[in-house]
Order: sequence, then C-alpha cells, then structure tokens
Amino acid sequence: MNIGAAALASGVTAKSIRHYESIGLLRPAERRANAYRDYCERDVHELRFIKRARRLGFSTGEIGALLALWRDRARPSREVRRIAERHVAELEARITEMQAMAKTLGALGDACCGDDRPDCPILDDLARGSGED
Amino acid sequence: MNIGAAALASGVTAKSIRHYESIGLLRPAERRANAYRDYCERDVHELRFIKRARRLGFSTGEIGALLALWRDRARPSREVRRIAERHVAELEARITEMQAMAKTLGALGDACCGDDRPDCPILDDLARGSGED
DNA sequence: GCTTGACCTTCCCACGATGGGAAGGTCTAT
DNA sequence: ATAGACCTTCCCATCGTGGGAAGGTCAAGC
Repeated sequence: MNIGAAALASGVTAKSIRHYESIGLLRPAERRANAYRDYCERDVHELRFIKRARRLGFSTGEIGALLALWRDRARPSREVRRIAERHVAELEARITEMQAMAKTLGALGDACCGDDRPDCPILDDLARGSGED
Repeated sequence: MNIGAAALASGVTAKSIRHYESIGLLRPAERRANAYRDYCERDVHELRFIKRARRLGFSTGEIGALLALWRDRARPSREVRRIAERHVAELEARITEMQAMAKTLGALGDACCGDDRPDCPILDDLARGSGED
C-alpha cells in the first residue's frame, strides 16, 4: 500500500504520515525497490489510533506514550489511565479559562450599544487594563 | 524610557514588544542617538491594551483591528462589538469541542480499572477508531 | 583612564502540528 | 513515448513566544 492509499484508508494526510514518522511516532515504513513507503493494515490501524487521539486533543508526545503502551501487551492499564486523566485535567483547566474569557467578553458586548457612536465599553475595558499582572 | 522599563511597566516582555513592532501592531518606536528604542506613557498604555486583549484570547490580527478602532476616535462601536462577538463565538465553539473531548475521556477513564492488567477501555476505544471521518 | 555588569541592538533557531510548493524520480494507461 | 498521477526529499510558512549568539552602549566603581 502506497502512502496515498494509507492516507485515504486512515484519514491522515500523507504529509502528516511522513511527519509522524520523522518525529518517531511511527516506525519508519518499509521501503520498496523504488523507495516508496509501503504500508500494511496494521499501519493503517495505528494511523487511525493516532488520528482519533489527536481529535481528542492529545499531543503527539502523549500519543507516543499511549502508542508505546498499546504496543506493549503487558502494560498496566494504570499508566494509560494516568495519562488520560492528566490530559482531562489540562482540558478542563483550559475550558475554565476560555469560559472566563467568553464571559468577560459577553458582558462587555452586552454593555456595548453597537451603534454609530464611538463610545465602546469593550475598548474602554481593554484600555483601562483592569486585569494587570 | 528604554524597552526594558516599558516591558516592566506594561508586563509585556521586551522580546514581545519588538515582535509586536515587527508585525506592525505597534508603530515603530522612536530611536535615540544610540539606536535604543524610546517609549512614552502612551506606548505603555497601548502595550497594556495588547496584553489584556491577548489574555482574552484575541489573536494579534484581531488586536490590530481593535487597536485601529481604538486609535480612531470616530469609529462606530458597532465594529468593535462585531469583532468581539465573532471572537466569543469562536471561543464557545472551541469550548464545546473541548468539553466533548473531556467527556469522552472521562467516560473512558471511569471504565478503566487502572490496575496492573493490560485491559484498558481507553486504548480499546482509540484502537477501534469509533469516531471516523 | 579602564573594567565590569547590565542594558540595548539585530539575527537566527526552536517549539507544535500542519500545509504549500519546488525539484526531481516512478508508475500506468493510452 | 508521453501525459498525468503518484512518490521522494527539502525548505518555508503559519502563530506567539523564548533562547541565545555576537556586538554596541551606558553607568558605576576602582
């Protein structure tokens, strides 16, 4: 299977497949006589694993750890769970932060008439700098 | 005021101040005879504006638009509001997405015993690829 | 004077993940 | 044989920030 076919089958672009190989997330693919990369079903499976994990917001570093655990048939599930829990904690922290941003901006937007005049609570607030270090 | 003092006063690093100037977010600073950048209170004020807007998650592109509106004493507040509302919508979309990630991972983590055995619903789910294109 | 240390300058490189595109080789169907 | 679709490697761009090199400048103390 050429890289294009593997890309199609996995939903990961050929560009990204090469990238994952270059950063060591994937074992270097087999090469054919013409130097083309050659993939099998198992590779496609790993690519789908990566794609799904990326969509859940795991970094490639985290995915590397997850893949290593996945390949190791003797791993304790505790490790996997720990990685996932840490990731959830990070996600929740970022969600909280973004909710605070959205809330602040929402309130400022509500206070802003949105008319033709230059008065604007949003800019006033930014200019006042009410959230210093 | 040297760049270091402006950095201290605004909370923006000297590195970032130069960067903002290089991308056109700030007007090029006045230079003294020794080529050192020279800042005034007004510059510090703009830097604080930028810092606060960055903390609210605006991109430098968006901040450029906000700054232009801020400098323009005749701007309609409608413009500002539009930018802010679009940004809030983006934030909310990303929040929703991240909440879905966290929920999925939380459920998988709950189903995972976290013991010494290799059975792990998290990896099983990733490997199954239950969320294809 | 001269040295030291803190400051400033520009320039390049790095991160994270991805995409664009150039320049060149290979396959396949007509 | 030639076209077109594929493959290869390599470099560059994004976005915001930081690290660090190499070099110029200022202030204080000897």
